[in-house]
Amino acid sequence: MKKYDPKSIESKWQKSWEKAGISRAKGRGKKWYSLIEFPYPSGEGLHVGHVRSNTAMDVVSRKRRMQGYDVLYPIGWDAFGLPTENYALRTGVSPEVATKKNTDTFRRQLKALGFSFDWSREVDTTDPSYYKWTQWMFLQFFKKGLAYKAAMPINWCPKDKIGLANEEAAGGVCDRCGGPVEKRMKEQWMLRITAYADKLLEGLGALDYIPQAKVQQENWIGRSEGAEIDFEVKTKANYVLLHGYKGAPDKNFLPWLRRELVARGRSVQVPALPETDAPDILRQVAHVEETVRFDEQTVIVAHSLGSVVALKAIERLERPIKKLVLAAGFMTPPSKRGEESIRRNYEKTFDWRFDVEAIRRNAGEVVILRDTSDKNIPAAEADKLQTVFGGRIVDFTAKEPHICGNQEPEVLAASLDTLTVFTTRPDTLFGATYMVVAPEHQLISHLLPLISNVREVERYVAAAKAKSEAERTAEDKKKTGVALLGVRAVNPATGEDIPVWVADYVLGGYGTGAIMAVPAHDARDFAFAHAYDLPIRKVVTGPSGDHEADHVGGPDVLYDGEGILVDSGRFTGMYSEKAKPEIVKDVRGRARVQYRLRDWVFSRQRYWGEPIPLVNCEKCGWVPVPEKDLPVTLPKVKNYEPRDDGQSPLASVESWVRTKCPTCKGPARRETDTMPNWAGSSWYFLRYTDPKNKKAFADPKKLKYFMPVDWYNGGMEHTVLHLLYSRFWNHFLYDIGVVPAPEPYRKRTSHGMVLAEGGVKMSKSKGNVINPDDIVKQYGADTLRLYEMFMGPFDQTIAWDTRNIVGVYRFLERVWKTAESVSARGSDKDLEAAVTRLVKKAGEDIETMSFNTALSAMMIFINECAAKSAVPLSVWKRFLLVLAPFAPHIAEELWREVLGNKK
RNA sequence: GCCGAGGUGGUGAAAUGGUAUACACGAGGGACUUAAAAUCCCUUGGAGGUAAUACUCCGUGUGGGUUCGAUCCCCACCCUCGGCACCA
Repeated sequence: MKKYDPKSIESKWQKSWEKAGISRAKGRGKKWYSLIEFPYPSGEGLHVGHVRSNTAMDVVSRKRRMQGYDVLYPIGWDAFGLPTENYALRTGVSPEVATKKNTDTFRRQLKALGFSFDWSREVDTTDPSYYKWTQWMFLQFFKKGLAYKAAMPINWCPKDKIGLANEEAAGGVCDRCGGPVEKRMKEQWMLRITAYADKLLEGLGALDYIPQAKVQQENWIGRSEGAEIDFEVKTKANYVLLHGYKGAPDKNFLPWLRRELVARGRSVQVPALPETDAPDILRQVAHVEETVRFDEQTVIVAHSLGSVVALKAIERLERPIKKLVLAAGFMTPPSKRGEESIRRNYEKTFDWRFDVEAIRRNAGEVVILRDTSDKNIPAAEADKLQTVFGGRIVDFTAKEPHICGNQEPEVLAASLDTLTVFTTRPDTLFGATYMVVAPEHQLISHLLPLISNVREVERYVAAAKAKSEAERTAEDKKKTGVALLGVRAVNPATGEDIPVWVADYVLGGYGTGAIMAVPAHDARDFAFAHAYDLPIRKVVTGPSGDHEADHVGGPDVLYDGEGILVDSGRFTGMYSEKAKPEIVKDVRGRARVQYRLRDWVFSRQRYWGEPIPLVNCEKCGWVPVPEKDLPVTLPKVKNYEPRDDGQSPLASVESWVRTKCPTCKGPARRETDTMPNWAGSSWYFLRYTDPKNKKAFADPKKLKYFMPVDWYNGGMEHTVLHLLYSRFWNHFLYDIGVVPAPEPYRKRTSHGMVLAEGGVKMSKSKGNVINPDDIVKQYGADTLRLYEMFMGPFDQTIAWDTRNIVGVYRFLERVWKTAESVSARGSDKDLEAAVTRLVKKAGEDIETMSFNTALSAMMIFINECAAKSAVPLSVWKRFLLVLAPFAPHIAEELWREVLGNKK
């Protein structure tokens, strides 16, 4: 027999398998779907890390075929992405051309390793016939209101000039270039993944994912149960605007007035009046009475129907308010006797008689605004109002409303009514000794003129906003903040006045952006209170109710566990768990679930991605491109550089941008943002089931047969982002009825990374990249496959060690040699027992991904054979079947050429 | 800080309550060869010890515990890696 020569046998069998179509999924029988993460075809070529996970799933797939399953083990290219675009920038080679070249290399390399992919189902995310359906799916999100555009403080990488998803900017560092990330306001398309937070969390339960993947997804979703509690903020006045009936012509006046007042730091309250076709005035009055605080600081500006509501409410007060401002001209004045009805449709449903005496008594200072620009309103109306209610008349014009503004300086102190916080510990409410708002909180700008230390506050807020998120959290977690002097809040449980601070340890993007601080029972508040000498009040103690006995210390020691309430009014003595809902109820809070998960920033200002298939029309707004016009293909461009204004290079292709509105046929402009990399990879596993379909992304029958994926192996680095996105995507498609099950992957495992020798990352610049081609050339594909399975536990990161390759190569040589001592006659009890053990051991090890021990079992078996003079044929055949999934070429050669089997 | 995984020869690592270090690499010695490579055989945790490859003791991060028996189970601690990180 010849020497073992992998080169001569491997390509022979690869061609033979391809010709016989052994790895094609048939679409009938007992199905099995093995999936690996489809590679990004980089210019570097195949990484030995790809080989590790592809071999593992190849072993599983080959085993399943031997067990009689119809196996789908597909491959494709996740080919959109920055490296290709950057390559285009550097060299001018178009991304299409570069992608073609790279996928050709990958395909050749993968085929040389003998992976049993179903090559007839190859997909490519950059192929218009593929991204047509990515765009189609985006439109489904859009139509269901799950895609929306919002001005967001986004993570902006100044180096790459690109907006990043939160996930890509983790730790304040750009996922791509490693540089710092800053914040920028930018209109972005968003996908409402938060609407699926609960489903994505619940769905995890029944799945066979490695525990780490589940935990990481749970943490990322970050569900917490708590309550929203309102704190009253005490300031000097209360400024209330009451608008008119929904169609009333106050569109300009009140919104303007509101803006003006807010801009000056006045707090404005606009109670939402119920809008019914036949306005129920009394209900509206009741609503106002419930939501407005009427006291000597209150100023009411009322307009149209709001005037009626205001007068009715004032009529019933016991104490006067500060001031009533009535906008005249929209209300027929009552008669001198004050008992006449008001015109039009109101009179049938409501008794319009007013107690003028009571109103004069309670209204405080009365101001009547007269709109001199409205010819429809007789100037006399204001006079009549004045006759009835007294006060003075101020002329203004709705076209120049600033006149009114100028008339108003005396009304200037105001109050924002409530500051709402989210807390998971309402049981500690009695210990809330101060409040903190995030630097972004609108309360600050609203109240700024009322704050005595304006400059200090402004400086702090500006500094906080200028910092990146990383800088804010990096600084040793040292807490900083500034008190809003002149602003106080009321603890709804104790009725006590407490100070309000601004501090950047409170995040603007989570909960309500404001907290109640309970320094005795929260580590962060504790640290802050110590830094600024704020009062610390202990209201929860350990389970025995005694600080000392429970080792939770005195009032100056942090205890952030739950326990028995102390100094908490009628809740004293209650356990935290019981007290939580009762306290929430007592202060009219609302139970609330919060998620850490944020919506998915789906826009990229880049060239090499799927164009977002929407058109902006001046008349119709954002309009989807009709399905028959999909795909919206990428136009050819000369320059791939993102524009300095942050827009995608597509924005410079005027002929492409300019289009017609699909709805009104008027002039319109295309969206120039493209989709992120995650889009195409969020559904590729569906396309594999029916990759050439032109009428749908896949035939429902084929989806039903192949889905879900039975076993999905991928990198640990994708267990949060890609896995969560694609699960979300699939859940959504399930909800609109186009995929058969909500969860796409039944089982998920992860492979460890393959590092270079010495345990560092492989990189071109370090010159330590192992090229699979070289290994195949020197030792053959079977040896590389075996080495990567044998190098260590599959889920563990491991450093490449070229010296160890010879071990598995020698093993294969010994296998080759052992074939010579196979004898058709005779039997051997020892070897029969040994091969039986091997079948069991290797079979089990494949299922648990213990490929290294499966191989060591084979080595032990071969060593046993070497000690014998002959190996019985029946034993040998069973061994070759075990070897075949791991080292298919040599196994096939020995099975067919040496033993003479036909199949 | 929180969550998760882990710590065993010179190296990659086996063993999940019952002979610790399987399998492989490396190293040392030997056979074959004019020689080298390749291949094959032997040795290879540490210390002591013998004529001997007998025998003795120690040994799975550290300290305790449970058990006839612990790398494995329990408690405390140290260290490494991964994830999250002021999420109220």
